Amino acid sequence: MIHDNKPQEKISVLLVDDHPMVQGGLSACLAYYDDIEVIGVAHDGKDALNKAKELKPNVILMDVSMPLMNGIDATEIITEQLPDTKVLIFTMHNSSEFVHSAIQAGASGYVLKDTSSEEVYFAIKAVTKGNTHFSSSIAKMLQESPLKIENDKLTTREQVILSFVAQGFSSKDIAKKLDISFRTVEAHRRNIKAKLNIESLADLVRFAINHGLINKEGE
Amino acid sequence: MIHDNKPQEKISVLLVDDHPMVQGGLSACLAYYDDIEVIGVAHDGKDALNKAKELKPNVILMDVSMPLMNGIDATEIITEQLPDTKVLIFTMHNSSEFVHSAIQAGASGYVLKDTSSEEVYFAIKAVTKGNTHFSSSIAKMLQESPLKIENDKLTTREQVILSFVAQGFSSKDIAKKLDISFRTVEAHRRNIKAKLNIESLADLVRFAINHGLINKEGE
DNA sequence: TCTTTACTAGGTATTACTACCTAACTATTT
DNA sequence: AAATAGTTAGGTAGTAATACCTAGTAAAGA
Repeated sequence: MIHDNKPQEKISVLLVDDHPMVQGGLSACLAYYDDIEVIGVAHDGKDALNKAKELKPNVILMDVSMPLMNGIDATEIITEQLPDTKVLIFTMHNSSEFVHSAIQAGASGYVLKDTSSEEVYFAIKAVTKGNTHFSSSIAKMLQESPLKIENDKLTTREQVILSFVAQGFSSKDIAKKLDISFRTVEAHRRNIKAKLNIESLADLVRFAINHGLINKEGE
Repeated sequence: MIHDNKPQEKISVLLVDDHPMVQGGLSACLAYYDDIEVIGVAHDGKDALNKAKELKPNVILMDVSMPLMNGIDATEIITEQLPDTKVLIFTMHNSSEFVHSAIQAGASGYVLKDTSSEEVYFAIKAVTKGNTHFSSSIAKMLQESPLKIENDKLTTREQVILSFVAQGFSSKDIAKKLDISFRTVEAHRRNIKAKLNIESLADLVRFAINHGLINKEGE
């Protein structure tokens, strides 16, 4: 076992978040650590892409919900074009679909916004070394349902139906919109509920909101 | 016009937020300003009450959704017991009901979490002088519907019913829970929909989420 | 080729919700 | 004392959603 004790270079970090408050707070928190340097900030996915190519940071702290391009899509492009740059998702969304999408996109870790700055620091250190880091609740989620979610995922058609349902349209309305029989719509509703193990319409609406099919205002 | 140019005492601030990240970021941002000093932090409403009495800060930056006691209730008690302490609500919720509740509870201002640290600074300065400060979108909301919301507000009973409805319970279930006839529950549902001008159950669920009656996970 | 999956659609019956209506009791306000 | 608002509850009828069932077609994969 050889220890590498030479004075380490600072870990360069790019912050990507559209909320100035979060950005400011985060860079202030990270300024406390000598071995980390925030070398840039970006306000959306497109911006992140440009800054990442220009600055080639070691780690990108990436928010998910942003204007122009979301963090997952940006992560996918960045991890493909810049394999040496690690992406650490930093968000308040803790739904399993987001987590799975992030992993699929090549993220090295997933940290929730309500964790301590110490954990963010350790997560940055971990992914820099090529390891992964997931917040405890996320790790637990991955343990509990590593493949179940994948298998039970909704088809594209079902997602369309569900988004209409969650927007308040009746089966008849949806049938007209999609030009199919309302019996078909009802069949899809049954399948969706069975797949998600959900019984009430209210739970469907919350599922749709929590998984990004609609936003809180109703798409 | 007399200018008061003596070296001002620092404005003492108490931060109340259950997210360590927000707390850390905020105190780091405010540390930049010489005339502001964060003299304490609290993690929930109860904690805020104790710290406020002990530290008697000039300004309290108060989050709304917290464990044990929410920010609105804490604000009501604090503004009553400590009239010299100004409360500035600091939250991501921008629903008109929250804003009205906050004003009712005696808050001097309402700042959204996605604003810049400069605005938070100016808001703190403003409320210290006895003025008020509302984020631009909040101010616009207050202009547009100063009284409409008050008139259309749901009664406590209706809010209880709505929260159950949004959690996915049927009228029968709710009737059993509250030990009333399910016809009464249905009557309440009719009144709620009429008041809110809402037709679908899905819209009711989203309203409940957006107005804090339930959270996205379903209370 | 056979199987599976997704999407489609219908039959029948039950349950849940909604739209109208009326109306009693209580507490508060004018 | 009268009016108002909130909570309670029922009648009747219609619409929407759900729970069972079967079943065809098209596309992808073994």
